[in-house]
Amino acid sequence: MIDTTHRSTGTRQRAQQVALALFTEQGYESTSLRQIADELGINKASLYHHFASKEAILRSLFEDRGTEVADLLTWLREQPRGPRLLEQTVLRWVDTFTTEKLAGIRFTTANPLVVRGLADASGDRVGAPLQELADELVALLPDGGQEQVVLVRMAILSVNAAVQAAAQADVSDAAVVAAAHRAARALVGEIGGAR
Amino acid sequence: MIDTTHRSTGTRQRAQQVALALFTEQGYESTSLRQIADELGINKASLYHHFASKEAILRSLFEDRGTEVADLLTWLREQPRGPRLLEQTVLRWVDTFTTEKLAGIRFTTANPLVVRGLADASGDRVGAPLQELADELVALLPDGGQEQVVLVRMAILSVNAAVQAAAQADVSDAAVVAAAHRAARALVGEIGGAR
DNA sequence: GTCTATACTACGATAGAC
DNA sequence: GTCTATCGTAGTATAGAC
Repeated sequence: MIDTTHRSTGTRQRAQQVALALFTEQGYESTSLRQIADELGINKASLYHHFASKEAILRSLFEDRGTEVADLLTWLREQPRGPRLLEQTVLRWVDTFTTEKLAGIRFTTANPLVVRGLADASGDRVGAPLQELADELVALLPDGGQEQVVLVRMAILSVNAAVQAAAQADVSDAAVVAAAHRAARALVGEIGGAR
Repeated sequence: MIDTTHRSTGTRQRAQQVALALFTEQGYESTSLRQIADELGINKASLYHHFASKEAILRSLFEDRGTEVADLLTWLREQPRGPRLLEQTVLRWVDTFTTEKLAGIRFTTANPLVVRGLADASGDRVGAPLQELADELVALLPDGGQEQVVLVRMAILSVNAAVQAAAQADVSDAAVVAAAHRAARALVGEIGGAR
């Protein structure tokens, strides 16, 4: 449980919020600790009381993630195979993303290389679980043509694509989420459909 | 015409190739001039004979782009309005991308913020033409709901999404292009289809 | 928990010889 | 056109007082 009684106690979390926002707007490499500290109203050196390094700030942003992917994987493996299982799983995944959870996606689409190269405290790539889900879904395909593989992965990444597509447009988060859902359905349909 | 008689004459172009590759793999900010120079087998300072700055290298990569977007815009504006015009235009755009032209897309998806903030020698954002195309296509929509706007933009960015989806998978460029085409068709269909 | 002060490094960039 | 040498800056990070 988080103690918010004393203002100073929340510095770590405020730093995470500020860092996430700046990393998303400007990029991880283009954001300096000085900038984060300034926005927090503290000294640059003080950040090191809360985080061991800049990368530690970054990694901390991935620490408290939910177990959605793992849960979905477990669910998927328990399901009987069937022609609708691919679509069901993809939509379950896409519908995980409510408007509040778009911040993480925005960070990822803004810093793809950073995320790709990032490992958590256990040394596991942070993108590994989603990769695993993708592989499992590809295995459901009747024929494993390369086009199909790409389409499956595109379907999974519909939310990312929607966020990116909306980046330059003035649309609500709700519209982004709704568009992502429809896109995922259309893409899954294309996989199953004629070619 | 490019003189390739003397080895040294090609240094500028070799530098562009090396820079494009490194920027794509590691990101623009994470790539130093020293690294580019090393890969070229020349001194860091020598790069400044060919380019005025690191950003000049970056901008040079966008200099010799074709006029595909502008041409497509011209074509679009000459067409009679019709229910198939949106689909036709999107597919014309997506089919612009052959396997050789994926390198630019890979760079863009790896460095979205860099591209977004980049202006050419005339001060125009390099992404402006595509933005214009998107706006024009959105104007074709019978109802301009925000979801539809996102879906149109997703359709245009199908190649980008396909490249990103394939980034971690072992698929051929041909499969990426083919998947992008099918995705674009599916997304356009979703726009026109029932909701 | 925050500060000042500082170390160390790497970067982009320039000057000038060859 | 490439080199050596160097400049100035900004970055991450650390030491130690308060």
